[in-house]
Amino acid sequence: MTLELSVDRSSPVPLYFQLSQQLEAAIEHGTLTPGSLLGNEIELAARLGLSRPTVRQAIQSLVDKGLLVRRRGVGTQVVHSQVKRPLELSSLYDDLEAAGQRPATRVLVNTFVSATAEIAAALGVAEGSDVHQVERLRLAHGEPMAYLCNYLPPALLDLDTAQLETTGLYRMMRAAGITLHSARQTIGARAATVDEADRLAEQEGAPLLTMQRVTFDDTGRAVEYGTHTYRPTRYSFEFQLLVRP
Amino acid sequence: MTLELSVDRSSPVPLYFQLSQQLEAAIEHGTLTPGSLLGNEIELAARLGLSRPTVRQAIQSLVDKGLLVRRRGVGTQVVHSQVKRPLELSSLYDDLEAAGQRPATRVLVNTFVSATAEIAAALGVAEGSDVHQVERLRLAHGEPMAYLCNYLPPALLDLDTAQLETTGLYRMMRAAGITLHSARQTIGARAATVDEADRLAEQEGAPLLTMQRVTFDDTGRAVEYGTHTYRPTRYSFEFQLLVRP
DNA sequence: TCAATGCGTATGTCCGGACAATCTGACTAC
DNA sequence: GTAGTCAGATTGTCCGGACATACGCATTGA
Repeated sequence: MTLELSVDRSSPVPLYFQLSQQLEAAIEHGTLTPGSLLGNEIELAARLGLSRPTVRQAIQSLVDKGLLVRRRGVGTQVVHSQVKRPLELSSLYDDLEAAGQRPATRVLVNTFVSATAEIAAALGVAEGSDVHQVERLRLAHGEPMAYLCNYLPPALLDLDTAQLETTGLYRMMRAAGITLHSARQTIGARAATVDEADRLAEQEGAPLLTMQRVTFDDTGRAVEYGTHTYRPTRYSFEFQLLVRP
Repeated sequence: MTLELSVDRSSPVPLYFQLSQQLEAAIEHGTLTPGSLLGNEIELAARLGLSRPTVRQAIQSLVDKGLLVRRRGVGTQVVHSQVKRPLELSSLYDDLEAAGQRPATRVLVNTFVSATAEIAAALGVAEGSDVHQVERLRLAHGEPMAYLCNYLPPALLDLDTAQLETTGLYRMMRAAGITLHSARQTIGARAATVDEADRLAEQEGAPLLTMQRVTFDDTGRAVEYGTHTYRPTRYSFEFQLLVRP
């Protein structure tokens, strides 16, 4: 099996990136079968007319993604499949859309409120200062799936209600030039209150899946604090995670 | 502010690792304050008597950890704190111990069973073949916190009951020379059945937090399949996650 | 006053080479 | 036959340099 690889030096795309993409595609496509050796780096570099550091950089990025495993003295192997993708900081909207679920959003509240101590602590603003509040109901197949309550620092973003109904919050932030960096999440469960049950078409006392999240941009600012409740019969958190070596 | 950095060339510890550890310690300790610039790589390399690639490798590892942010034309900045540590593939036992909770384990079942279709699919073994089954009750402060049901491929590990009561399953696997690589997890919630309620000292119908996990080693083998239920009043999943750039 | 331009600075990418550490497998000695 | 030893293969670490690219700021121009 030959595995055709080539790079375009006239392209503005970095060489290591071109290579890693081709390797990833070959793994995805099954051309590179799980467990098979990738061939040594030096020979691979020579074959492509690249230097070894460049090839290493390409391979390293796939190792970080969990697709490849390196063993000193042995070689680089394709991981025995099962790997889909590591946990990403994704929005529920994107997740649903990617799963072909046709998400819909109903904006219940889109206003400013005075920050409580809890909100102020999460967003790093002064208690009592004005913050955006957005309450949304997320539906899939016409059925309520989650109730999302979010708070944002003021003047960070234009929160157009119409736009909120057709896309996700994260997508709007990215479009506004905000570089998301990290988030702190807590996932738990509790019994539904009367109000929660009403909103999600559940019964009082029914188990709900809860998630709280504070998201930070790359300057360290908190850009969003959210309290979400999900119907566990309709949604669960599913993800892959890698062991940090 | 000077920030003393030095490397020991006689040490077997890689130079880039020595440097990244010192930088991480300085960030942790507050010597490097959030938002401050790290100083350019070339000058830093010259000051330490290292090459730029080595310095870059050290910095890159901290960028991957989410502690630093690089900006072309600007420099490398310390992220505005809040970052603790990304989601790790950790065992409940280690988590509790790290939190100073003094975990205790009661092994309820430690035997072999015939693999059901579900177990066989998760572990990648033949349906009906023998697999290890371990059922444990995890306690903290004498109160039941979680009920753990795990299945393992046979002949992978010696599952000593006494050892299971004093340590975690992951620690035993690592000690047995198994290199954990990745895991696929699902977190959800549901109402407790009579049996579950009984085991966890809850009431029937009480909300429970559930987690299913399949863990793989670096050869791609499934090494563990687990179905866990947690008392949401006693435990929730808390973690930090980074945006893949 | 405000926008466009240019320059310095810092990271991003890439090269070619060198030696060390580790694993596998074959060979050798007992 | 078994265990220890050695050689080859492959990745890990490190060096020194070169040019490209993007950002911020000061200068310049309308």
